[in-house]
Amino acid sequence: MNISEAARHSGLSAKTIRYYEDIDLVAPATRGANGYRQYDAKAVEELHFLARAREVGFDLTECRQLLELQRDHSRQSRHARQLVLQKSEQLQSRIEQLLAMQQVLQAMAQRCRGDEGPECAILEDLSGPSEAEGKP
Amino acid sequence: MNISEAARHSGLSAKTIRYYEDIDLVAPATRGANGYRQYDAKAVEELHFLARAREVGFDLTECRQLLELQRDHSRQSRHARQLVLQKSEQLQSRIEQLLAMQQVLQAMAQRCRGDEGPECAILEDLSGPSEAEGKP
DNA sequence: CTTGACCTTACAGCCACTGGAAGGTTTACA
DNA sequence: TGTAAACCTTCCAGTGGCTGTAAGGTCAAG
Repeated sequence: MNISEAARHSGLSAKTIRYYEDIDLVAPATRGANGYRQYDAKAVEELHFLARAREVGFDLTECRQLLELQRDHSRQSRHARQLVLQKSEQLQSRIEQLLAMQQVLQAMAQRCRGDEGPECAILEDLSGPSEAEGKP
Repeated sequence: MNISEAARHSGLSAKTIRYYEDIDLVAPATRGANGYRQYDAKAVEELHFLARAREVGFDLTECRQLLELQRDHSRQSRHARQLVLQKSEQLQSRIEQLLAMQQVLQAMAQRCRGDEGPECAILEDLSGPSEAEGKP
């Protein structure tokens, strides 16, 4: 199987697969007589594994750890679980941060007339003092 | 006012202020006899404006547009409002994406025993078929 | 007069790719 | 057999928004 078919099956792009090989995230693919990379089912599975790990938010360092766990027959499932829970907490923080940002945006939009005139609560809000600076 | 004081007042780092000048996001600061950048209240306000815009999620291209609007006395507030609403929608999409990722992680963690043994629902989930591939 | 805290520029690195150039190979079809 | 399209290869550069570091100049306090 050539790289583009492996890409289709794994959910990664051919570029990304080469990149993962480059940074030693996956072992170098075997090569055909023409120098083309060749992938068997096992290699594609590993690529698919990486695609799914990336999809749920793991960075490449974490993907490396997950891959190590997957390869390790004497692993302890608590290690995988810890990575997952830690990532979930990270996502939680990020979500809360984005929600807070969105609330500020919504509040701004509500106070702005949004018409043809120059008066603009949004630009005033951005220019003005921080909302952290409360009046005592 | 030197750059580090401007940094303290604006909420940006000195590095970031130099960078913003570098990419022409803000006008070059005036220089003292020693070559040091000098900032007056107006310049600091603009930097503060940028810090706040970044905080609520605008990228530098959008910051540029917001800054243009702020400078433009014949602006129309609907333009600012549109930028804000658009950004809010982008944040909404991103939040939903992160929530979906987090749900997958939570489901994985729940199915995993997380003990000393090698059996691991998480690694199985990552190895197995996509959840998009349902059984008919 | 030294110490330490500033300031300057310039360049490298981060993350996780993506795009493009320049060239080799394979496949389908006339 | 020719050729065009669709593959494949490597290598280098660019993305965004900074941050780190090096090598040097300046300034205020003691």
